[in-house]
Amino acid sequence: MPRMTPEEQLAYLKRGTVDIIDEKELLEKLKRAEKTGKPLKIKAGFDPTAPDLHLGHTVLLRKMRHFQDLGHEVYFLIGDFTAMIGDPSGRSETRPPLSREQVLENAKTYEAQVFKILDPEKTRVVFNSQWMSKFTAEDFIRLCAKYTVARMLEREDFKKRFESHRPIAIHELIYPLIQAYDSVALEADVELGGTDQLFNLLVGRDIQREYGQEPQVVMTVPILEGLDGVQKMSKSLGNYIGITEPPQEMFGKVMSISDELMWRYYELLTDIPLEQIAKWKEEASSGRVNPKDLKVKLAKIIVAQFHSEEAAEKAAQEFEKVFAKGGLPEDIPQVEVESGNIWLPRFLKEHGLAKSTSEARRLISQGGVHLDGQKVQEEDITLKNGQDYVLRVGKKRFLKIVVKP
RNA sequence: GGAGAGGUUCCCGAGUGGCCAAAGGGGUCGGGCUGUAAACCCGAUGGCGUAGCCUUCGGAGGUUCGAAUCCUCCCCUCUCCA
Repeated sequence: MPRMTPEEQLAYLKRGTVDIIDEKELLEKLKRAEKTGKPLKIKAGFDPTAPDLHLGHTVLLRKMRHFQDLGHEVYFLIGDFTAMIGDPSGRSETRPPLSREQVLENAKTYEAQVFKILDPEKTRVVFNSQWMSKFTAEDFIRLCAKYTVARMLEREDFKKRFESHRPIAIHELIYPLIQAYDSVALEADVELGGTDQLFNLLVGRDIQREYGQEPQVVMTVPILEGLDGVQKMSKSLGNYIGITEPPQEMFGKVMSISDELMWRYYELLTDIPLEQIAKWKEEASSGRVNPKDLKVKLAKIIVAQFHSEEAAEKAAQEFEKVFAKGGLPEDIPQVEVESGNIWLPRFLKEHGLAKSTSEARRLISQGGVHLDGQKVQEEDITLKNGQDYVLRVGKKRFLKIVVKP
């Protein structure tokens, strides 16, 4: 990466962010780092309970990477201590405390995934239990004394819950304080997070000031919409693309997003210049370019990021074959069975093509089941000796049946 | 500590003795239209070899021919008062 002036660095970092508080402060910090040669400390926290990362997480990871590209130092903070509380953003769910072993194991899983994006050389993995477990009750009360309930209730989700008479456990109010103290412990220059973290990140500034430190700059990135295009991408909503998913899966999922969402993914998940994206958008809406082709391009870029160019190319071809031309995918799961009569509903259930026989029966009666391309109307079918069949359920579930001779 | 409101299926939410496997919406799934896009339209959505049976309305008992609905105890949440 060519050397950039602090101003250029700021512009580079600004892409795909929502808030920068405060931009001037960030510029000052960048200038200082330039002058002293001392890299900035960039902090971002992660929950040790959910080590399965998806594209939503990579928006943040990519931003961290951008800082690394500029020579700064990233602290990948695993909130093993805070996990005892569970971030109250969103729902209040009590989480079982994790054992030391589980935490370490999850951390390993993180590292394996995260370094597909981050530069391991410039990443420090830290656990907040390192300092928090030494925190005494006295320290804790001092920390609590530095903030007020009223200010805590300014946070959107607390406020909403408070006003709509839903429960807020006291320990949930503590969470932002601990997170803020992490910034003190690390002497963070910048903290990154999703927009849902804005409040927590800002508390960090206040608390750092209280402890006599220069307040961190807060940067937020958007919460990526999931495949449905409406709700945030999350594992529990099932609208996600996991970064360890096989190429074919990833490709298909990208292809299933709406055109509108495609632009957003381009902006947040690729380094394609914004001007180029705008140009494509214009070309697509004027009909000069088929949006599908641009979506294929996007899907390839994303697959290549986590696998390889070849894998991406192959996934594209496979996709074209199966869905555009109605062909068969390459790797169909296969079962061997005896010849004779089978009752299809149970068969579908046993091979994971339907959740229950009831569901299987529904699928059949609704015309969602095909045997060798023929719609299946009967629940009882006969499999002949030494013959192969291909069973298709819905659009994407396939099973090859090999009948034993 | 006192008084009151509430807990329903994946989610929200109706239902206050039988017509309830439980309205409506969301989600999801299947089909149609397409570019496996969105939007839209149609249908399905507890389980079970399924015109029948079994299990479900916070938990455990009870009343009744019959309970999501009535009674008792328990658990959980919220509101007001202290």
